[in-house]
Amino acid sequence: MTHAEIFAVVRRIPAGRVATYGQVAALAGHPGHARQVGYALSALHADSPIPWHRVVNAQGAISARTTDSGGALVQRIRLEQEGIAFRGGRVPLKQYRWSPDEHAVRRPTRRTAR
DNA sequence: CATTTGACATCTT
DNA sequence: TAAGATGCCAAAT
Repeated sequence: MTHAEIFAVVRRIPAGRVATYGQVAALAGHPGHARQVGYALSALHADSPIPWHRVVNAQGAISARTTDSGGALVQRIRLEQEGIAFRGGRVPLKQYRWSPDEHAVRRPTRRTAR
């Protein structure tokens, strides 16, 4: 697995939707290797052509990087600009989580979460 | 060539 | 529900 493979998957994430690290790893063909996804993204530049801002952790939150370049804030801003509403500093994955089969259904779970 | 570091996820306490 | 520990791979030094 290489960073390139991960980037390829991240590119497939449509605007207004988000994917988790684990999900991206799985789609890249490496389930269970969510960390590598984050590490790969860390190598990206803020203005990279990759929509890295659409990748969040399993909790729907933006992972804090060691070297806080304010990127975390930028990420949140970009997501909000794409129509994603944050809830308690988190993205309601039930509602925005992207799936390669998104044409199927977007989990119409009537659960109001917690 | 070996060691260290780095955007996470999942299980257990 | 929250916090701590463990597994994993690639790139940089």
